[in-house]
Formats: sequence, C-alpha cells, structure tokens
Amino acid sequence: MSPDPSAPGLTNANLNGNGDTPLHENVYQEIRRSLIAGQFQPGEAVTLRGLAGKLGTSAMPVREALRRLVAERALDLGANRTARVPIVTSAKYAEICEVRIALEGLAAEKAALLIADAELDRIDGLCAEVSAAAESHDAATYFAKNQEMHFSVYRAARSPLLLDMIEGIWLRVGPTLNYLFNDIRFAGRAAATNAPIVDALRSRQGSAAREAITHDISHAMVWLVQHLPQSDEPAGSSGT
Amino acid sequence: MSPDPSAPGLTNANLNGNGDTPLHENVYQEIRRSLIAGQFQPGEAVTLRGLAGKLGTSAMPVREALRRLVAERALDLGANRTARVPIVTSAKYAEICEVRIALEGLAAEKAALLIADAELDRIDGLCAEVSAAAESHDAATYFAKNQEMHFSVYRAARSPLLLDMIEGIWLRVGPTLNYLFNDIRFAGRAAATNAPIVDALRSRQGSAAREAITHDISHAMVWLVQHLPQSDEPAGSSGT
DNA sequence: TAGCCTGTGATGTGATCACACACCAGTTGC
DNA sequence: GCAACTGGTGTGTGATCACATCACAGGCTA
Repeated sequence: MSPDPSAPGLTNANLNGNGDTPLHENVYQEIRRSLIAGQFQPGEAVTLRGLAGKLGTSAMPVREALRRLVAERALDLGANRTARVPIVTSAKYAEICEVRIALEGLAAEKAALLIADAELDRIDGLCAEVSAAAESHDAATYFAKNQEMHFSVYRAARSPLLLDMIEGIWLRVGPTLNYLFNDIRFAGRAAATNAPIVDALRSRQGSAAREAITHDISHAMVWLVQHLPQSDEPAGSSGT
Repeated sequence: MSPDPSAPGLTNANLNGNGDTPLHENVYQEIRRSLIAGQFQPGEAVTLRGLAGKLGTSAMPVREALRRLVAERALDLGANRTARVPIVTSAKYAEICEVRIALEGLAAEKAALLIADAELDRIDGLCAEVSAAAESHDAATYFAKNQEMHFSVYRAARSPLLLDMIEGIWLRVGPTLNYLFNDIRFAGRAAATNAPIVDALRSRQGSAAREAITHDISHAMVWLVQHLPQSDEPAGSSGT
C-alpha cells in the first residue's frame, strides 16, 4: 500500500547536524520533503511523538515544524488538534486550479517579458526530461522535473512574493497528487502541454504564455479530478 | 511617536481563558490583532520573552504563535532569528498590488455571479460607513470598515481558498499600512472607488467588477507608494 | 448477552530549565 | 586617545516534565 517503499522514509539520516541551522528547521524540511514525495497517505494522522521518535529528536522541534506546516496549510488540524495530511477533493482541486490559473498565469505573463535566453535553454532541457520521464512511465521523475520546469518559468517572473504564493499552493496539493501518481497507473500524456509554454516564452508573448499555462493547468485538471475523492472522508471507509 | 496610545496595547486582558481554545491560539490572535491595528512599528523587533512578559504567559505559547506568524509572512525572521515586523517598501507594495489585482479581481468576478441581494445591501451599508469615516478623517474606522467591505465582497465569491490567500496578503501589508494611516495625515479621498464596485456587483457584471477592483487597488497604490519607504532599513536612520 | 464503566495508553499543551550565541558597554592594555 | 578584550545581558533553541483530555479496550454488572 505504501506508495514507494524504496524512497527514503523520514529518518534522522537527512537531519544533518549543521550547527548553523536550527533543528526545527531541518525537521520542517524533512517533513515537507516527505510530504511532497507522497510518503504520507492523505488523511493520515501526523503525531508529535510519533515523528519525534522516527526523527530521533525530542518533541519540541517537531512541534514548531508542525505548527509551521499547519500555518502554511500543508497540514490540517483535526478536531482533537492532531495534524493530518489534508485530503484534496475534486471540488477543492477545481477551486485550487482557479487560483493557480490566476497566479501562475500572471507569473508566466511576467516571465515572458523578463526571461533570459539562458533560462529558456534550461527550461527546454527540463521539458525534454519531463517528456522522457513520461515516456518511461517514471512517475516520481516526471513529477519532480515537471515541477522544476514550471518553477523555472515562475522564477523568471522576478517576483519573490508571487513565487512564494505559488509554492504555497503546490505544497498544498503536492502530497495528494504525488501520492496519487504513485498509487494509480501513470498516464504519461500530460507532457504535451509544456511545449506551447516554451514557445510563448521564447517569442516573448505574455498573453500567449498566460494562455499556455491556463491550458496546461486546465488540461491536467480534467484528468485529475476523475481520480480524486469526492468527499473528504479518510480513504478506506468501505472496507474493514 | 506611538501611533495610537489610546488603543488597547497587547495585554493579557484579551486573553480570555476559554478552556477549549489553547493558549497559543489566543496569543496568536492577540498578536495578530495588535499587528493589524498598527501597534507595532515596522522594523520593530518582536521578542519571545518580551511578549510573554506583556501577555503574562510563559514563552512557550508565544513561540508557537510567532512561528505561525512567521510562516504566514506576517513577521520576518532576522539574521539572528529575531522576529521583526516586516517593512513594506514601495517596490514590494507594487509587487503585492499585482498579486492583489490577480486574486481580488478573480474574487470580485466570481462574487458578481454568486452574490445575494442581502449581501449587496450589507455592502452598501458598509460603503456608507467607509465614506463617513473618510469624511470625518477617522483613520482607524476607515481602515477597519474598508477592510470589512472588501472582504464582504470576497466572501461572496464562495471560495475559502481564495479568501484565505487574500487574507494572507492583507495580513502582510496590514501592519505597515495601518501604522502609516495612524502616523501621517489621513487624506480621506479613497472612498470614491468603492461605488463602482457595488454597481458592478449589483448588475452582476463580472468583468466590470474585476475592473472596479483593479482600479480601486491601483488608485490606492499610486497614493500609498509615495509614503512608503524606498529601502527596508529600519526607520529613524536620520537621527535619534 | 448487552450496556456501562473504568483503566490505560497516547495525544496536545504549557512551564521550566540549561545551553550557545550575539550584542553591547565598560574596562584595560597599548 | 584608540583599539582590543571581557563581562553581563538578552536572545532563540532544545529537552524534559507535569497535566488535562480523549479514544479504546477490557472487564464488570444487570
């Protein structure tokens, strides 16, 4: 059932004891990484002492990391104040896509006017990697490279605030989407929508870039909402 | 120098000991309220033990509240990891307004299609209160009522995510703007841009509502950027 | 056998303590 | 007189403990 048993799963191995960065910062990064990597099941409870035990720290750094993740809506706070991995329903994802189109469309439009040729070349290379991963049905690489490609575009918009907000959105949907990609058969046909984005950027047409991003998001959405739950009850309610 | 000495200033009076809500939640709300009310000077350091002393609690709930506020970017984390009230420069505010136009424009457009008559009437009343506050140069009331009016519109968009993100943006600029309003002479001529918003909503024209919001934000911006600092050095660098 | 009741474990919460580091002023040395 | 050192103070950080609450299992009683 675990999506990818070979993935490194939340141990203190990644908590390199750099003396300069606080422990709770490393704990935060580690949980966030595991979250995006889809190593938590949506709806799963994330407990203080449970994580502290796995990470080999006391509860204190975990408390601060969880508080931060809850504030960023990367985790939900249940009724009994236990943090849970949020369940993104199809309705919520449609709502998210509306906001994504507004923010990422703006970023793409700005990027088209500000992007440098070196950045365009790098994005071209990433597009090729995304396509290759899709061909070979490598879900993890596809997800990672597709994200990297998109954020290379958004970084070119030269707006830290905008980038920050887009990251916040991706962090919310990341756990569910990546878990989904690891769980179901990967279709691997979504890479075709990336080419128009690069074309629009290269020709410095802002409105075309916005439309290409809009189409990319919408196209992925209609496929994804079919595989997302309709209600936010924890999965597996039918059995056991 | 303090913007409004008569305002209630961060004591444990507002920390009502409701047994059901955790203390750190009340602490968070109290700090956030003080922040939006402009009771902290932009650039001011916000220390753990300092707040704990004022609030009459231990450092622990304050730690969690500050961590949450930092995660929401309502506070900045300095180099020595001391939380500071962020300084919104004119450049940053222009960047923020771009995002605000994208998000609040979308919200207004959705609201125009979904808003109920009762909500429109309520917004009409709030508009009148905003105008009255502007006439009487009551900066605090103007700020509060104007915010309430805008969020009544955004709530009508029926999108919790969108509302959440807009709140996040207002929380970032709130401290600086409200402090500014308390500090400088209040112009009181910004209320005229509210009427077109209501007109567009009442006639259910989404694109007109978006344009009205865009104009409202842009109009306020050109006036505000003149009074915002250009660099993010702490104020008072000229003398004592 | 059904219903209640209690014990137990796990959970979040808050306080307190010890520690390392940064900053600042006062002092001492040149 | 000026610079470097040195002490104290304040800062965030992390661990540990005590406590209230909740869920659930197990047994007891009617």
